Amino acid sequence: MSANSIAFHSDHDHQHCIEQALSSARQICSERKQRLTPIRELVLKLIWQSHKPLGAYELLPALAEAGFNSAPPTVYRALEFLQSQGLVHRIASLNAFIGCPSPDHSHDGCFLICTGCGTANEIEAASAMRDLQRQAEALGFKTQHQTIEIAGLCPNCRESAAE
Amino acid sequence: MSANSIAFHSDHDHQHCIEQALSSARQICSERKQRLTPIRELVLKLIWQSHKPLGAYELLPALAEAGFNSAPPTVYRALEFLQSQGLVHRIASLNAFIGCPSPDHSHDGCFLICTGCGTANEIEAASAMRDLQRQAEALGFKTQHQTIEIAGLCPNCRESAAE
DNA sequence: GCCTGTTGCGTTACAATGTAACAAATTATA
DNA sequence: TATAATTTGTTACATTGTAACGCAACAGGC
Repeated sequence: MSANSIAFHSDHDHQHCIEQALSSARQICSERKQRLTPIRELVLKLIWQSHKPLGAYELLPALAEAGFNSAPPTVYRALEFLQSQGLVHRIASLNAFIGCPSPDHSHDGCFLICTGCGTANEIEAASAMRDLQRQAEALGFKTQHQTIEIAGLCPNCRESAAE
Repeated sequence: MSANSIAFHSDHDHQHCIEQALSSARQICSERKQRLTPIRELVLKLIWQSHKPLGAYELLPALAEAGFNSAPPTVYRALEFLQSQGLVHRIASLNAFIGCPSPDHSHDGCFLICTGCGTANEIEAASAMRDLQRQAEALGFKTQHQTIEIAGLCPNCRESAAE
């Protein structure tokens, strides 16, 4: 079962997703000799527990509950680290963060964000990027990184809206 | 001369660009029976005068200079109107706004944003979007609008960086 | 022209998001 | 264990974006 095929299906074993993401993160950080500290791991877990992208300030109360300091810099630093390791992505159009389902290899992602329920899913944008890269290159523009986000209605909300 | 071919060329007659954009905006608003008020027109002009996308708060001083009220709601309202008419686009990754070179017809745009000098240019993303749409549709996702932004180095800054 | 409903604007106050700077604590490594 | 590097705590603030309400300007019908 690929990551994409579970998109927008709320009936999968999400607890399993979370554990797998955390386990994978631990392994990746270990391999790279990076420290997945308790705060960083907690932030990653909180993000994975939510199907909706989470804003930085939505994470703060949970950090406080877990006994950590909960000032903004704490969570922003954790997020910065997680991003640097490709474990989470920032969704610019939402000012929010979501877990990356494939942090082990670099890739061009695109987010499908439901304007109904707020859930987001990452799909592969390699082919679309090739197209854009070609145009950019023709203009002499050298790509560093990209932001591709699509807002719309997920299957569930589409159905609800049609009723 | 297409809009794209002038991308990243600083030696074009930008004054002409601005005047054309304003004239086009006036016509579009007139056709749609929308009111391009002095504030709205000034905001549009200020945005076009800058090659870099402008933040809302960067517009405020110029509004004050022109004798207008310059509280945030004023500029945000103008920007909202201009966006609704497709005259400006918001660049999510920068929290900034840029003029649209082809506001007369709907289109899928992609922004090439230079991390060196901050300039941005819009290119066509129709073909890339077709690709992403196909994937989205396969998942039952109905697209409403998209955000496609590429950060990188423009030809000028690329050259400077290579020195 | 003049009324009237609608739209746009002025104003205040505040909410939400993000960072700079420095001190204290923790960890890795010699 | 000493030392350097990294991580975290803490304070204070910068930036970005909105809600709410009253007044002003405008368009359209009479």
